[in-house]
Amino acid sequence: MAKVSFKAQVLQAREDAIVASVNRLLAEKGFDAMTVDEVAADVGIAKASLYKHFTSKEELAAAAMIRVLDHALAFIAGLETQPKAAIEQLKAVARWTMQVQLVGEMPSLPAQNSSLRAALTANKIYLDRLIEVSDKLGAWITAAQKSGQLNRKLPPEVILYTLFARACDPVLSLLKSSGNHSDDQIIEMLLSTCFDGLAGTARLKLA
Amino acid sequence: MAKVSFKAQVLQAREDAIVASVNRLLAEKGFDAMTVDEVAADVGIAKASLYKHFTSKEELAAAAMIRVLDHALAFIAGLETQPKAAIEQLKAVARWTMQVQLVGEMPSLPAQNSSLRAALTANKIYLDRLIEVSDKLGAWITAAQKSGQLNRKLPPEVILYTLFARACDPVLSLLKSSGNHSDDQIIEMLLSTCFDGLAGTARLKLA
DNA sequence: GTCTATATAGCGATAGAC
DNA sequence: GTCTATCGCTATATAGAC
Repeated sequence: MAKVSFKAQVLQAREDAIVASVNRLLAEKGFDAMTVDEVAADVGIAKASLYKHFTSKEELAAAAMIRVLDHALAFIAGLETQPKAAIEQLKAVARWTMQVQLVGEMPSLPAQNSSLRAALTANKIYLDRLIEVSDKLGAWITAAQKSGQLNRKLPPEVILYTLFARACDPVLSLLKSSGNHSDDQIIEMLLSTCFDGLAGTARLKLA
Repeated sequence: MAKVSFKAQVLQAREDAIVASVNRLLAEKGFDAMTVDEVAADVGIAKASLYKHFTSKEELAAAAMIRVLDHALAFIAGLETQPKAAIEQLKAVARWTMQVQLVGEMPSLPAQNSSLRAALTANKIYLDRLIEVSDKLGAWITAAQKSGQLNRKLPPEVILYTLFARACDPVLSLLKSSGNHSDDQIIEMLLSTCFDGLAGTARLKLA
């Protein structure tokens, strides 16, 4: 284990606190509505201090995305130690992303914001993580298609994009705010609509 | 037919042009990235003139949303003249919303923007239209559930929200920009994943 | 109602002292 | 590296002439 100075550890802890705040604020208000002043206030430091750690608002968002992808990779690594059918692994991942949404920790980025997109596509670490997640899921997707657990006629990229999209599906927050269902019910229903569709009757268990 | 002065017609035509521009810009850039200056430039009038027709940026967006809902109601009215199974009507509506997306005319509003949400929920015309669309779709949803064409175990509101969400599903623009599929292929695949799920094999016809 | 010009405010980013 | 104070820009909204 490499020697790390106490000072460096404190800095690292501060950066972690910053990214955690950014993560939560992104989930709560979205990138455009989140202000750097808010982040600084939430962390409890001056805004100028933020800019010593991160050079721009976009880089803050990128750090939060990397954090989420790292958590996803950790969850996936845990799944890989358990021998299950590929389809079950994919459902476990989908369920996990919905749980992250429900506890308010899934950052929501605008799909079209140009400055943010530029910063993300230029961020090597973010892209590496994103590709890593995509590769892990891609392997399960093709395996599940091979065994007929997923529709063979769908291009794998369609399935991959759909899983990513369901990780920030607005239906979840709509149902949550309607208040008619428990968190577990919401997740089971959305898993059902995702994998079995609105028409399907398979697998859905409701109380 | 009520008598309408020529002047009033010109004004109405100008307002229509404004709302059409707003609609397109909302679809292209989203609410936050769209500026009132852009709208004015796109329509070809001064920004101050815009504010004679609409009192705020939020009201501009509301007008665009009302326009889309009116188009949806017109499409639904056309469907109602054709005796088809409820599930086929719902699929026709879903297909239409995807086509609107593909031609760049589906406004994309941030789910969480507070000022915009306040303006929309205070806009009686918008709410009336939204409820009208929801009622029409709701009738088809319950009918399709009764006949077993839609999953009876799903609460109707879950199905309704899901259909609304698929009308602005980011998967569509992702697939479009990947360039690997024709517009018709994209629509058929997303209809398949929406109604039959990622696992289902029913109904999907690919070239 | 349409225009030009401007007021007003919020926010990202930085200067400079400590 | 942290702070206070401020810059500079952009965007919503308005004033006032015509």
